[in-house]
Amino acid sequence: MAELPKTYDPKTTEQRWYDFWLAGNYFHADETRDGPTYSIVIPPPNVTGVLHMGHILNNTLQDVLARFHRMDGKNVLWMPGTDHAGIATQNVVEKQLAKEGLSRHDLGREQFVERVWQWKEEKGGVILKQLKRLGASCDWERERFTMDEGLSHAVREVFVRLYEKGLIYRGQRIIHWCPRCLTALADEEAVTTEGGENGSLWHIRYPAADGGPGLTVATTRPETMLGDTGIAVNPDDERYAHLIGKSVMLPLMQRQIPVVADALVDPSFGTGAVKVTPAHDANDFEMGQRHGLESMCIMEPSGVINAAGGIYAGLDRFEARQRVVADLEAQGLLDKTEPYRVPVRRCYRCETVVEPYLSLQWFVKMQPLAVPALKAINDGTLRLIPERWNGVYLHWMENIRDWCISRQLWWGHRIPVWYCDACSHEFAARTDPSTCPQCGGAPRQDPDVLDTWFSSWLWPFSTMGWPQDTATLRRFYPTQTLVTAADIIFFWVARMVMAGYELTGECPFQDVYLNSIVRDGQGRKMSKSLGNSPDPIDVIDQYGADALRFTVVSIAPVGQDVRFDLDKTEFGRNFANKIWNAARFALMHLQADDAAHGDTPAPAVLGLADRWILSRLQAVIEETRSALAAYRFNDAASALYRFIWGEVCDWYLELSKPALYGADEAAKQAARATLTTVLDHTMRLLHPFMPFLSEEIWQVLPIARPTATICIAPYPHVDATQRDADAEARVGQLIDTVGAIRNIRAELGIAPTTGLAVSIAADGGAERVRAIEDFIKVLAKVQAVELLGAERPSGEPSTVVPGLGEVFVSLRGVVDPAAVRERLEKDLAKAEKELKGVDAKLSRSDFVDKAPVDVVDKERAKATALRERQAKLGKHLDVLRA
RNA sequence: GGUCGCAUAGCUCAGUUGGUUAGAGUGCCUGCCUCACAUGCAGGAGGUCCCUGGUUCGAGCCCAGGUGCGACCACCA
Repeated sequence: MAELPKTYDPKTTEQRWYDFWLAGNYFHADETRDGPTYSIVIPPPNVTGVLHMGHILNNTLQDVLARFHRMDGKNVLWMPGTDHAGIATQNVVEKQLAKEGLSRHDLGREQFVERVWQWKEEKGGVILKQLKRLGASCDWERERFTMDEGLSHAVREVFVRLYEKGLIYRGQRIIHWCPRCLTALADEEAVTTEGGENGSLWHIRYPAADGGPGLTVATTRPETMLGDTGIAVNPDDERYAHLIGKSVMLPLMQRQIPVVADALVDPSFGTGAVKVTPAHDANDFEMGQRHGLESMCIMEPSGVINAAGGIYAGLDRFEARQRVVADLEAQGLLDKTEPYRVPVRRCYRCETVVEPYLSLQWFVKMQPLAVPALKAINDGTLRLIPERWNGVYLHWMENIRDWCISRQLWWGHRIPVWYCDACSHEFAARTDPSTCPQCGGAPRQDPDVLDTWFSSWLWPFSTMGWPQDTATLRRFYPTQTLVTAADIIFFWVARMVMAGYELTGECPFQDVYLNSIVRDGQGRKMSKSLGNSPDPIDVIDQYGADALRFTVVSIAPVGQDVRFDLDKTEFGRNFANKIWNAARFALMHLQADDAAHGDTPAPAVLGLADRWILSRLQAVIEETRSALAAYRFNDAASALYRFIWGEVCDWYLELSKPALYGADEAAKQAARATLTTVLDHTMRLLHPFMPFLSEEIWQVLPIARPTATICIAPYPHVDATQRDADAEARVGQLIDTVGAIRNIRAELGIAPTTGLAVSIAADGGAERVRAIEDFIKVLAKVQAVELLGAERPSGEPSTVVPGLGEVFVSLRGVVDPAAVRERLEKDLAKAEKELKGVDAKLSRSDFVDKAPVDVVDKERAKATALRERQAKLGKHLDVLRA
């Protein structure tokens, strides 16, 4: 048969097979094909993105599912694409412009957007090319982009519908504002630093307007006092009761501001009095509304104090903070400064400290949308895996807040709302209007764009052609599974569920598998700034895609974070090589005409080892299938690993050698057929995990291949008729016996070349021993196996194999007596210790009385056996000592 | 402040419904280039299953409390 190189070289195979798969169009989902479907949409990576380890895990899992279901006969759609990533992409192009000494304003909006598109065409979407290296079996013909024509159409349709339904509105609110990106952010985009950041709590005295002592407030952002329009105290706080309704003097600004009573104020915090700055704090804004306090904006969008800030105008917010504190101190109004952990929010894109800022923005009213999304999780229509994420989802959904969707950017879907200056009419439109529908005047479009997630939340159906009623939607929507990381449950998963119900009336997916977060060896999250994320493409170059895939799947348990070190890939690489060599071995022995016997050999002609491995094969098929059905990817991988390495390679290949090298043609034929079947099935089982290697080997097997590629070959089903308990028991005994003999040999330091003789007291029947005799000789390097009758050697058996009998290893004068004594003493000590434990257990009446009979009986039998063994060992030792 | 997760061999982690002697990979020690594979083969050492208490005949597993680490949420100025 074919000659294969000694070491598996992924480089020469991966590209070749990937091209072959694409050429054969095997990843294409066909709307016109009947039968069950399975669909999954990729979490669209940012178009600016570069593959990192998180993507590797996420996409490998998706590919495992896609390939498994494809082989299992489903019509599979794995929808690929990228996200336009508003801020991220705009940042990239702005940086590029900066190198040329330009800002986006130099170009103007239209030209800038043009420039971004140009960047996207030239440099964007690298990550999709990288996914192909990984082996991702996406339907690439369908690649989507959140700003392509169809998706933009969907976005606009959704906006207009929700606008008309009153679910989208514009309002003055305190939002999170990034002074660097110069845009509003959603709550989820303003991230809190863990445990707060180092700051101070400044205690500032506000004298009473009538010159009295006034009160002291505590603040972490003293510069905002420039915009204070009130002071609030708790209504029940007796310390300040006399000041409620009065005024105090705002230091530095010399304005009188009222003292109001509001239950929001916690009397136990700070001084129990709080400055109210409605334009720069969400709580203060609410209090301002309740008490009719003016909102005074003191800051430019860039974070620079504006004219309202008096002498501080023109200073950056942090400079202003220092100046304000210094001036207060100089005036003796700073009572104290204490170090304090301040909760700070930062822009999720550029990490600039975000400013709570009063501005006019667009919002989605979320509460009505949350109703069906809550129901879905409660009634089981939607499953999160692992389930414990339900709590996170529910908590967010139940406390949902309106979603700020407008962004002051240029790159994105422009808000389809027009204003007519002539008649003050505001309207949303599906197509760009040239005139105001009310007065015929010239309307102008809102300058803002929509949050990137406003297109992402439509992804499962917009990618399939919604709002048109397409064949794709009818066939493949809703999808079955979504695989994503838990950190975007709010950003994406929850919102997709809401959009799905609102716009299509259905939950967009059944199962959401939340994959592990990949951390580095020290448990840190992998990130670009830490430089601790190995470039997966380098890993693939070095170890191969299959090795990386298998490693990552193996170490990622359900719902647990995973630590990844580059070295770990050796695990997968070694496994790939092991499989490769097993195939080499097989192909040395297989003949082209074995194809005729390629499938399921007839049991009658099979040897014990053949029947055993075919039975074990059924067990691993069962295990792999049930693990995959439950999204226990690592269990499936480890079942395959244990079977292939621990059973096929360690035992079956060795057990098959006597037949393969022997003269018995029937046995040889049976072994070849078995080998072929096992490899064929194993490669198919393995294909979702190691697509390239499995294809490479499968293609050279001498079998009648039902399909041109393993990608669409049937995933193995359990064949119950191949289960063989008898063979499993017998080979189990064989393995025990061989293990025991090897152990003795190694411990007594007997060279591999030294012949041993083994005597077996065949309590289990002489026939049992004879069936495995030849195997023992080969595997344990034994010269002779003797069958004992009633006559047994006087000494202790070397081991007892359940169901077989006592095994005596005769050492024939090659033994060092001291070594034997040492071994026996060790065994004796072990037996004594164990017996002590069992006796203690049996002496307790509660155990004997209450435990199930079989458990007690087992313990009793054990005690008896141990006692016998102890006696024998002791006797044997006495002889040896004498 | 709230919610959730984790703690098992030197390291990284499995351990499904409570039941013989708690496993794997890797590292370490010993012996092997044995005709598929040294990216390998055979054998071995190594564990107070975080602590305390409880339930049970029996707990790595269930319950309570504690300690340590981590994640998420929150309107403590």
